[in-house]
Amino acid sequence: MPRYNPSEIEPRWQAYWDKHSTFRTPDEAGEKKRYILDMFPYPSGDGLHVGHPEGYTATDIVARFARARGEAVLHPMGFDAFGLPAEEHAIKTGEHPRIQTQRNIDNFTRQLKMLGFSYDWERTVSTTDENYFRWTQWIFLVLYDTWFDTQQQKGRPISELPIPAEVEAEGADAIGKYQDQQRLAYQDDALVNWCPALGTVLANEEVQDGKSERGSHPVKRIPLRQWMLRITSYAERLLDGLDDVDWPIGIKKLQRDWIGRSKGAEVDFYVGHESARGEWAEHRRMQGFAAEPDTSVLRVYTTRPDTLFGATYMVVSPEHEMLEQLTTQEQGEAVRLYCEKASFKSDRERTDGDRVKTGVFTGSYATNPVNGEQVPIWVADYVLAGYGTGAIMAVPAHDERDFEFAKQFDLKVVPVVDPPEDHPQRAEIMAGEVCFAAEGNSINSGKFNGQKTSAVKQTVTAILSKEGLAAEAVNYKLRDWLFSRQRFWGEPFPILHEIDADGVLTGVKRAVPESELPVRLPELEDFKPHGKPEPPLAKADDEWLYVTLDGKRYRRETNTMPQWAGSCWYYLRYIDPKNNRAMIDPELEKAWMPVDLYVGGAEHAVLHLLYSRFWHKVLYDRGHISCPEPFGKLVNQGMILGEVEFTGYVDEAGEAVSSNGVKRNPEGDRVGPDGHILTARTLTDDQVEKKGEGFVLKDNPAIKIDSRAFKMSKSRGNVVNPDEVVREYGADSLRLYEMFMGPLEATKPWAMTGVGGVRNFLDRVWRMIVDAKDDELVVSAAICDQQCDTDQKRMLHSTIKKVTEDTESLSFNTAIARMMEFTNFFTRSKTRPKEAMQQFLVLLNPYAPHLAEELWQVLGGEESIAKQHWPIWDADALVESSIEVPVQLNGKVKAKIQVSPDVSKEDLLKAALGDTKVQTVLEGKTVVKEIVVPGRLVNLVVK
RNA sequence: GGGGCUGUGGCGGAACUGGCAGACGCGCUGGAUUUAGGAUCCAGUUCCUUCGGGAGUGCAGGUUCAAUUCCUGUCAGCCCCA
Repeated sequence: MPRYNPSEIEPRWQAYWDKHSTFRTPDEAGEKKRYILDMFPYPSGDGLHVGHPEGYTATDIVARFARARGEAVLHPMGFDAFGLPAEEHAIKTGEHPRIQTQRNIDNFTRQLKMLGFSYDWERTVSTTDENYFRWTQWIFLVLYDTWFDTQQQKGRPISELPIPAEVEAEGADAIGKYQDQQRLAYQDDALVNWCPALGTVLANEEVQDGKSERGSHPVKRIPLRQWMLRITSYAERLLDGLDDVDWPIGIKKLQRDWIGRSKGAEVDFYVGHESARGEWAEHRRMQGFAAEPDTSVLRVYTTRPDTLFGATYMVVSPEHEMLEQLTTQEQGEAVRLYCEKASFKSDRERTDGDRVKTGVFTGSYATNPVNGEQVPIWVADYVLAGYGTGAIMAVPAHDERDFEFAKQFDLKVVPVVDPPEDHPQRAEIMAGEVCFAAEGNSINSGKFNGQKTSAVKQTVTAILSKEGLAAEAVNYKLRDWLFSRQRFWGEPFPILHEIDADGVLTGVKRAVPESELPVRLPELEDFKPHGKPEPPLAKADDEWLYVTLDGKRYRRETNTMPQWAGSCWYYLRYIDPKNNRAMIDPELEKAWMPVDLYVGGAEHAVLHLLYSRFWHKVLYDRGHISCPEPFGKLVNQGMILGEVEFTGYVDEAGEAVSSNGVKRNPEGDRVGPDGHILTARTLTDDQVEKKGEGFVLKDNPAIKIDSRAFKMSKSRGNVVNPDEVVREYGADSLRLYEMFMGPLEATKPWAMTGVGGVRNFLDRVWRMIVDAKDDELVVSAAICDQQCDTDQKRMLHSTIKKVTEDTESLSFNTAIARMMEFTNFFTRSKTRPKEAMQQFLVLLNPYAPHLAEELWQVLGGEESIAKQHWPIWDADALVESSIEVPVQLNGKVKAKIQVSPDVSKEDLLKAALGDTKVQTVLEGKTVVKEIVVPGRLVNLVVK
């Protein structure tokens, strides 16, 4: 009995494709090219989960479809293989991360091949390959060699940076320092998460609520010399570029919000000696607003210069460089203690709206530039060092955070914005009892009283600018990118630090010469942290660590790059993966870029996609690539949840409790309406039934039951393993099911019975062509050489049309539904013209390639079905001899009539009115209006 | 708290530009066939119904000859950010 047996068919065809390099990328991209890309995975030890093949199947279908339509397709796959889990594994076991990483890559590759994806495996890359990270390091050197010309809005070689005369006069060292300050890759002191108990620096994702994820030890934020990338210089370009790409609007909005452009003003508050104030003001009037503030002023950034009259105090962040200067002796100890405490808090904890605001008075005062008033300067951790200037003018009457702080410490609240007259709390706002953050009319603002705040914004800034006290400014929420990690398993920086005869760093840096790349990782004895906030690479032996070049001694940079680095440019390397002379051949880049379809999870909406765009634009500016944006069209596949679960709750006595009263107490336990702790119980579907909106217990319909699907997780035990699905149902069934579940972008729950459903369909396809009763693998007797009859032809061509259009628009679920209808139709048909069957198999091939290949061969096809051309539908074949048109009365269907598809408006109405059913329902009524849509419907409005 | 997405049968979902709600699949019911079936084939399956019909796309309104689709409000769930 030749039954459909995927476990035999699938490996056989996978071997065939491998052997014949069926999916090798054509050498020439030619006229029509399509670059179809998946976000490459991190090869974890758990292997693929069913979420991965969702996007991969979608792109595979498009790739096979495009090839059949004669397009040149580039469809590669690789691995984002640097990362923390491998390093943690290494620390635990002593096994080199390289070994475990390779094992995981092998396993991922096996699984990907098992699913029949048509990747060009000759182009695979792994970010951990020396031949790959050599070029990651090379790109870093490009960043290091680039400064951003604000005028031209463009990155340019550091050699073209104009050097100010006074710097030039100071000599080579000064010039070097000046250049270092302008590079896109630069070093700066940044706060890192230092965990003394673990003796290591932690990544942000390893810190939860200020404690280390492992062991729950306190994490302190300490400044450490770090590599930073000047992504903020590209903020404007990164915003503009979004207009030119076909991405989901949600993702674009996330990126725009993340960049967070705001317009406002920088304002200087004088903090110098009162006696010197007049002189200072005069100086400012003459010289204008200084580009860099000196220590006589505290500079703030504000989006609301119109509220300057309401600035009743100022706040500097605990890390502000002027804090020491501003702190008086009496307040010294309190301020020091406060800053120490703040160093243990994450930015999030510090700015969380729910927490009580804290702060300490520094003891000093500043002068409000609009009215000369003395305002106290506080230090508080709700102000972050990284945003704006790290200091704010506080306007408690019109900013929620400032208001909370002012109430906490009893500071003055002066309302300067009169809300609209119909505002319900206007009186309280005017009394300074309630905060009002929106716009209105100015009050308590001297000569600006009565003007609209939106206008005051402009005028105040203009007037202060003339005085040299303020300047219009654009600010971004986006921060420069902290690019170094104190880790072993990452790309080493190709940077050398000069040391003097005593082995002390001179502060001079140089790039590792291009010819010396890659800088490999040193061989280490073990990977354990060594208790100092210094990277593990510092443990390397001297042979690695110290380098002599041109007679000078250097110490290697010991930080490594973050995991994002390798994923920033992998899409370029696929185009020319084996090039030893360049990152990519410019001709090939021109031929294949940009990526035409990029599919991946929405979790990368901001970081990965923003970082790659940034690198891409730098490489573009420096002339290494030809297109300004890397990813033309982006699609996010939705999450696949576990099977739907019914959950009921019981109290301590074992009594069932209705789910609508269940809440969580502060400890996180589920409690009932009376506060008793409840236990969750999973129920089977025959224990529950639908009632109204939700589900209830069958035995006791008063008890409501939760019904929902959860995210797959090991701890919940609802993870579906693709290996098992393939073993049980076959790869084609898995592929088909993932696509049939619903729209690609939707979140949807897994249901194993659904996999059985599509397997059923594939079985039917098998029996449509193969004689299942014969002992040999022979073609079914119904297969014939006849032409299709009219109905068969219509079915075939409408299927070609639907599948073509739906595949192009990524509506795979409806394309599959149509192929099911085709199969149902032809299974019932006594004759199955061979040509129709063959054309159908070409349509099915992108979706279920193994089965399509097998049946293609059964029907006598010569080479791989992948080489067949996509069928074209014949519009004439779609025309039906007569169609059914509904006749409505007041919008309700009352009858249906059969008419010719090209019937005129008049004839359609005539046919409707002539219908006996229509005549009966019209009896005794007057038709007041007739709506006739030819080919669609007739609607009669009656009284 | 802010932003976004989604609400359609027992379940997953379909419905072009506003034009027959429920395609397709699962599940369920009945029948045929079979030594047997978790195989196959056929028929049925939104709900209510006095079998004439009536109601129906989270809820309440609005626009329209006509609303799952557009507008206003509202509720619920999910995701992201804080």
